[in-house]
Amino acid sequence: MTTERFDPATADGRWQRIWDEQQTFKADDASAKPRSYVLEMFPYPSGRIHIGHVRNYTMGDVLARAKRMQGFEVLHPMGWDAFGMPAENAAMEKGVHPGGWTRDNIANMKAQLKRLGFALDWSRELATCEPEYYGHEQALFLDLYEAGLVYRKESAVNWDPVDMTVLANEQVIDGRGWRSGALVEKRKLNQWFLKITQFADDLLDGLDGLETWPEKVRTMQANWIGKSQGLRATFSFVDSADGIEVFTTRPDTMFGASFVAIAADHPVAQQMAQTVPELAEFIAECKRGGTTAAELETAEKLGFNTGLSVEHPLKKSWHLPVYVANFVLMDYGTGAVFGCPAHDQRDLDFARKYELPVSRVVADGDETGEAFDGDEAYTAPGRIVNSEWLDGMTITDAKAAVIAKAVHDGWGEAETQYRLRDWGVSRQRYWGTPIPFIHCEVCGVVPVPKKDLPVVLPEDVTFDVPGNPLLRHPTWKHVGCPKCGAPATRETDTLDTFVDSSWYFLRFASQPGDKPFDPQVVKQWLPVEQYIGGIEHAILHLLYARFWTRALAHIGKLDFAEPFASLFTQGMVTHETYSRTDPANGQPVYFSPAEVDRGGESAALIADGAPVEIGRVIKMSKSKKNVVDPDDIIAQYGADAVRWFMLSDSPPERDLPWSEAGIEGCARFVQRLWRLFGQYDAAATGEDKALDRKMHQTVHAAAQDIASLGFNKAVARIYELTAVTEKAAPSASRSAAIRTLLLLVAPMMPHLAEEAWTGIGGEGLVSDAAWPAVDPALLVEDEVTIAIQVLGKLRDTMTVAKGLPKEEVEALALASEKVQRALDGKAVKKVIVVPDRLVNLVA
RNA sequence: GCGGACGUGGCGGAAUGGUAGACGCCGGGGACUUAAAAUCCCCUGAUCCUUGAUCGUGUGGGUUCGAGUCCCACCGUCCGCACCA
Repeated sequence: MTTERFDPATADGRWQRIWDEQQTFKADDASAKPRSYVLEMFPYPSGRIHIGHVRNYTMGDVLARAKRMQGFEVLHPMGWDAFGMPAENAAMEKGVHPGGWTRDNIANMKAQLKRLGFALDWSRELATCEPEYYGHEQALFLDLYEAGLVYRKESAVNWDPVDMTVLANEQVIDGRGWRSGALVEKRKLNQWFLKITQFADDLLDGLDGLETWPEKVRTMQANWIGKSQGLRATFSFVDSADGIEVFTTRPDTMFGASFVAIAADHPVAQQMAQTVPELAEFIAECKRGGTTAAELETAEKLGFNTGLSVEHPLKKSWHLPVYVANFVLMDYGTGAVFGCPAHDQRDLDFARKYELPVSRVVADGDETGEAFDGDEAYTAPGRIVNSEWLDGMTITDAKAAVIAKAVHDGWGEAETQYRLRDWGVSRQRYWGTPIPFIHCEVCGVVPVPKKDLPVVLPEDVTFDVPGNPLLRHPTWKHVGCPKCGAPATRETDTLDTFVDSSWYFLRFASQPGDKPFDPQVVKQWLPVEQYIGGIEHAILHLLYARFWTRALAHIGKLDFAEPFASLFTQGMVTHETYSRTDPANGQPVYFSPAEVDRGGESAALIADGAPVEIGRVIKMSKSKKNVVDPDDIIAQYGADAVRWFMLSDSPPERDLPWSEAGIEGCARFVQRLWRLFGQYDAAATGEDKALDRKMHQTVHAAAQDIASLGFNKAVARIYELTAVTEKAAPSASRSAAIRTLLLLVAPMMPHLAEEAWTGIGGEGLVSDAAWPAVDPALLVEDEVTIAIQVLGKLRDTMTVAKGLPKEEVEALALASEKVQRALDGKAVKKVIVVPDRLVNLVA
């Protein structure tokens, strides 16, 4: 080896070109090797890769490269989630076309990704905004329509007045649009829906099998599906055949009922409001109430007594008043509840305000009286009391008994409710997949015949006024009806972009021209062995993708239900902030890392040399200026140092604080390895048993660490082996250790590894080399250090042969001077020996 | 309110119930150099009466020969959901 320093500026690009030319990372559908599909969530082409992408893709890349070396045929693709509103916003703000803007961004970001040397199969690259992709999506949408999983209905939708579009429930956060932050309005529109609720139970049950998914994500999805089992019961109006249906999960508490409450939107309330102005006013007031978490927390329970009465189903002579209440939701259950104040906090608040009866029907043993004091509802387990024939039962038994009674007497039945709603996918937006339907005055809504797909999004549109440009395009929407030929119009809504990302992992695995995917080929790759992405997709994307996979299985296009066998959600990249307080207004003024000279314990502004305040380590954001640009750091330190930093120190699921000192340490280590690799001597002879052991132990442990994504631990082990190897005297063992170290770091620092691989005379590319083999015999030491404790406190250690018999260990321990001093003449009563680990003398 | 995760040096963090603090960063000292950079070596939890000892993993209890790890109670931080009946 000749060069003194490894030069990323020249080496990185050289190896990236070679990998490209040789198509090193192209996945072979016909391979006989075992398969591994490693996937990171594809990015939205916003224009620039950010450091979070770098971390995400580096993790996947290390896994993919290691898997390749370990003999797997690896599919590791990349593409673009390319439809969406930022493109339209850019069009409106800058007068560019969304398509041009998006495609330029893709080109830029692809170049950025290439500079990081990711082992991606670019031959499978796809962008969801191209007809070659979304045309197949339209076909799948029509398939689901034929299977009855797509329907259209008029419904109140969440309307975002700023983005001028409909939002799914999942996209409304605290009553505001997830992207615009605008207060969401309710509007009635004809909308397309996907029947995700048909799979609610299956999606919930499937979570149990996803053992390698983060517990948190599984819990969030389960909560989102929100299954609850209970009773749907009719409370009949006094002197009328009609009644109010309520849903409850606590039928056991029915004898504690003291009122029935209905939602402001409930038909009974709506009807009555037409003749009772006071009620109409009350309903209007309910709708004015805020919906943010804070507002709900403090909102007072308000009710309007309708004067109506209903019969208690378990005791017809018992009449309950009917209120319209602001805390009852129309879109959950039946929009009506019975109030049991003693055992539900909301009902109790309500009852105290309107002075309704509160009687205890569940007791924990001590208090069994009917009277109920205080303002805290009792919701814990207990026995039923004051409930006639239910008295003495457990809650569970009483629930079953009441449901049985309801079924027998015909006033109710067991019911399961879900929080999950069907997925509204219509968007009044231009930059999305056209929904392949045609509206004919004669034939109604007619699907576009598959032979006419794709329905291509026209590119000659303008954005000078808000709203959907497809609506005002002069020709696009005018077509003949596929059924009768009469003049008709196209559907101008486009699909929610979450549809695009609900099946892209299938298209990566198989991309024939004439259909969305070939099930046989897909089957060879799927499910994805390891999926990696941000926790922000815990509900939306991951639930929708699970649903689409099930829906496609339901119509016979797939034979598996779960797309992602294993999921990993990585932490964010964070950075400390630099600021000064503006004396004019007391507000902080932030400075970017590039403007600051960071010393060991302080930081100063480069411009004036005066100190700046070092703030907390927080998520990178433009407003706090604590961002670093991937291109800048790659240019400064090289791709390998950046990749190494992404893997070091922090466990991958936690946040990673970016620091100048840290990346410099990584860059130093790259050079340190380079020097060590330069010392490789193929002709060296002699054995170094201790180094051999360390090497095999490191290979073994590092492989496990990488497989479990414990990159920080693998990195620590590599540092250790490096240090030991550096200190070792020249020998065949040392040369082997150097070669092994090179292979171990190859997935993490691929450019350095390729360059050094050539230097040590390696054959071909190190990317194609085999992972070093482990000799199990060398994983165990022949000498061990044993801890000697007296009464559980460490007093001495000794190095003995592995497997030394108990008695000898004990004798050696007693011979220790330090041990004798600690014993201080006391007799040893008991000796605990853990073989090869420790001995504890109990005096 | 419900659910989840987490509390270990100055910092990021290691540690199948068995030697707490691996590894990295920061910091200190030294070597090399005319000098700097680079590199290499040593030290680096706290305290003290410093051949050594005592204390130490959020707090208080418990189980155990032995607890960062297990159990109970509390405190704190972060995240998700939320008038879901």
